[in-house]
Amino acid sequence: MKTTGEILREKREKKGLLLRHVSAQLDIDIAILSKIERGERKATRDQINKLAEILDINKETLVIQYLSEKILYELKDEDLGIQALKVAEKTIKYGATKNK
Amino acid sequence: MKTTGEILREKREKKGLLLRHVSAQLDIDIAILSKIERGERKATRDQINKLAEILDINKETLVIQYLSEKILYELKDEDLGIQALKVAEKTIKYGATKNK
DNA sequence: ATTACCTTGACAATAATTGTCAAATGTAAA
DNA sequence: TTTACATTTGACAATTATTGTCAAGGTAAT
Repeated sequence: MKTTGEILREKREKKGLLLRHVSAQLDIDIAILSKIERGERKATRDQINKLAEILDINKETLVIQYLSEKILYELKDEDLGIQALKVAEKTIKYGATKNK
Repeated sequence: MKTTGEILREKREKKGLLLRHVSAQLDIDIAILSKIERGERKATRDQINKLAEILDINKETLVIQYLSEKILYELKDEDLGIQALKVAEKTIKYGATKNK
């Protein structure tokens, strides 16, 4: 599966846009976008929304990939990651509404 | 399934320990432990380790619950949470080693 | 060599998390 | 009821993590 960064870079290039074009729209420095595309930094949730629009990427696909990377980042040093994911999945399926 | 906070409080009370006994061992203020037990704050990863020891709780169980809550917290406002979890799961099962 | 684009790394700004403290609340015994 | 103790609450301070800027350095085409 393609990483968020790969998706972004591919689409940007396919559209013939330069880092400066896109980063201007995001209102951030070129450097950050470069890092995001190469996976050296994570985008913010907001930037993901904007990028989907700017680059005309299917939002669901992009968000799912982005979120899954965020999760994996949380678990990167954990042995029990898979088990935790499964528990989380069950909880989200059932319980859904449990906050006071 | 019991929350991390519930596990901690139940075990502490079963052992007849007071907040101040346990928080002293964690080297934090009573207030934080109180909040952790009631789910108002998250414990740090370190505190979870120490708490498992202090309260004699099965570490795996506690850590899995703790991590799954952390994940769910990340996804709390997301519609695509479940999908993201599934992608994350697949990635962790396969890819495992993909960092440069 | 000059220009255009991208990358890299040191560091600053900002935001989120974790903590302290003191006052409020609850609770039970005297 | 008042005292004593445990816990809760909320305002705020300290710390840590994230996000950003900037300037210097690469690369390739001209």
